[in-house]
Amino acid sequence: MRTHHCNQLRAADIGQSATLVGWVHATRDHGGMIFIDLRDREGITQVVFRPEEDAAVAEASRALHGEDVIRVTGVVGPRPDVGGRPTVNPDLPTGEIEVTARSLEVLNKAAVLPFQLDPESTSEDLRMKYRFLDLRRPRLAANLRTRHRVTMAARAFLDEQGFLEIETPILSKSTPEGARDFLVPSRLQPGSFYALPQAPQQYKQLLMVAGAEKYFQIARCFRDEDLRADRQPEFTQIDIEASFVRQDDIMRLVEGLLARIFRDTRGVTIPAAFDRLTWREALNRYGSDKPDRRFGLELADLSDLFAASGFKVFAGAVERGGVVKAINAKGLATITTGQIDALTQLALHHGAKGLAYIQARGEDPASWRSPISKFLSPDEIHGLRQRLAVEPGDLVLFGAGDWLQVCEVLGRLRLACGDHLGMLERGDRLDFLWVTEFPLLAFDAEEQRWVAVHHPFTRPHPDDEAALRAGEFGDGLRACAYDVVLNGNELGGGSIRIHEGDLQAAMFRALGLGEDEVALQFGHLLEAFSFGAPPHGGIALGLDRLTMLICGEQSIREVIAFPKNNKGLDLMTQSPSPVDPRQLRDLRLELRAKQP
RNA sequence: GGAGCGGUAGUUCAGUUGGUUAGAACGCCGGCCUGUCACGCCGGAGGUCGCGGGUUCGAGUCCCGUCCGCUCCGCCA
Repeated sequence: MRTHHCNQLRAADIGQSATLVGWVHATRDHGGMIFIDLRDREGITQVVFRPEEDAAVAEASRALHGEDVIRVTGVVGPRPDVGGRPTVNPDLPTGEIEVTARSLEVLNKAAVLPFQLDPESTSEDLRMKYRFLDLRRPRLAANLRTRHRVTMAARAFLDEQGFLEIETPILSKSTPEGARDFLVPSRLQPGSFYALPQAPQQYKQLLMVAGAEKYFQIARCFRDEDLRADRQPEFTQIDIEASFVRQDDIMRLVEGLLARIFRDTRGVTIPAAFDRLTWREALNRYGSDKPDRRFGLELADLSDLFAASGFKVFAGAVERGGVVKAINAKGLATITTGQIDALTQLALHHGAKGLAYIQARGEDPASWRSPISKFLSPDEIHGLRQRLAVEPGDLVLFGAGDWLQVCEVLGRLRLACGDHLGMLERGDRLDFLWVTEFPLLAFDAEEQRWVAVHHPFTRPHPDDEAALRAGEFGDGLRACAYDVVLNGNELGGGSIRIHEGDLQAAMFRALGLGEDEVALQFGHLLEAFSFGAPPHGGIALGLDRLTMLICGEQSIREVIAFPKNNKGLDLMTQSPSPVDPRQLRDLRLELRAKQP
């Protein structure tokens, strides 16, 4: 039996007998003595094989190769001084000792691995195909452990706060709003389908009606949409819902939850209360509903300055009710023409008609490199200097037009400039904030109808409730919805919900859902609300993204044991895959040839 | 659905204006080595340059198509 793990033995254990098990991490054959780094989940211990100790065992150790699984029994000894020089390895927690082997048992030989387990990145597809080997890398093993700690911290904290962990169905109901559903055909009800839940939204609200009062779940969610570095078709949320709460209560709860998680994983103390920005202010100042405030480069509104400008693009934008805004990317005047082109492409890509800029090379505007400065009056240049604190070496980028679009374009440019200035790599800086008062509705140009910005159960802002009931809706309506943001990443979002049937019905009307459709899709929810639904609200935090940020990773794949690639494939198990025709027959399904 | 980057030895990569037999490191195989810890030293094997077509006297290199991976946009209530 194993007596110790490979990160356990210390100088105090010298003289003891020890049996270790694990994988051969490295072999160093010196002709006489042989060193083996033995690795298990916890760490590495050096095992020494000496011919003078046991010639047969030493000889057997010569046949060991990387990743063989072995059991070794021996005596814990000190790392000796050899020729007056110490052989202690200060880089290894077990570096003061070594185990001199008296017996060796090979539990399983390992074939030569398809790639080496060194820190250098291996091609993604090989890593995914052999994920079980990839996970042997210390970094990934540490990530899984951190994820475990995040989950345990969340469970402990929420339990202490009186929340009950309650599971909700995975075989769930398809809903028309939101992301594309994964569908599961029903064998017992041919022609009908379950949907995998995009979130346990309705169930957790029904749990509130049921009187659970405080619910949470480490909930697997599914969305059949295209993947990204921070998006997988299945992902995990820390899902929370509580009754008789206001927005403040949820925010304080989440601040406490995140404090516990960061304490238990990174050992850091985060602010007890996060700053709060309204959605409008976040857009106005940072051009994003998830601003990264680790750097400045804030958006300035220059609409008044350019309302009567000789530069007609600016004056025209203001005249049409739009805005002129700008950011000052301090010190980026030396940017290359190619980089300006790239920023222009970025602006065009997000709907701008062009990118006006000034490379303020010197004090004198005559030295400025800009396609527009020649149109600007001395007053306008003076105003620019003052409002944006323009100094030699700065790069000013402009946006003009519709408010939201200008904000979003400049927000993208701001991030790109922050990246150029190396401001996005500050790993130790943690900037948490709340974004509140999201819009309730947004117009979907493709579907030509209003859609819920958050989801259709989101409560309107108290001041906007009457308008919704009256059917006077538009993009000016605000929601009791809030996002928690860390370093420009949305960690989670939630809302206070609608708990009255008539208000929920008004919401469905605003979304253009017919009475029949509402009855079919949401009848159970509306009926539930009629039997004494308490006021309630909640939030869902993205566990994968949160863990990714805590681990300092760039992709959530690095914190998920078995992720899918960016086409949604599991390269290890080759899923999804065709199924046996009998399975299809059971489901009364027929495959049709691909349409041309 | 769209855009960008990439695909060369088992792995990570280099490969010049198109030009002799496509290289390095690590890994693998063999040998040497009693204090290494990414041990070291000597030797060796290992390539359909993703795939298909084209241009050319000649293509890893240029062109077209295609497949795969990654990143981004759309999408993700």
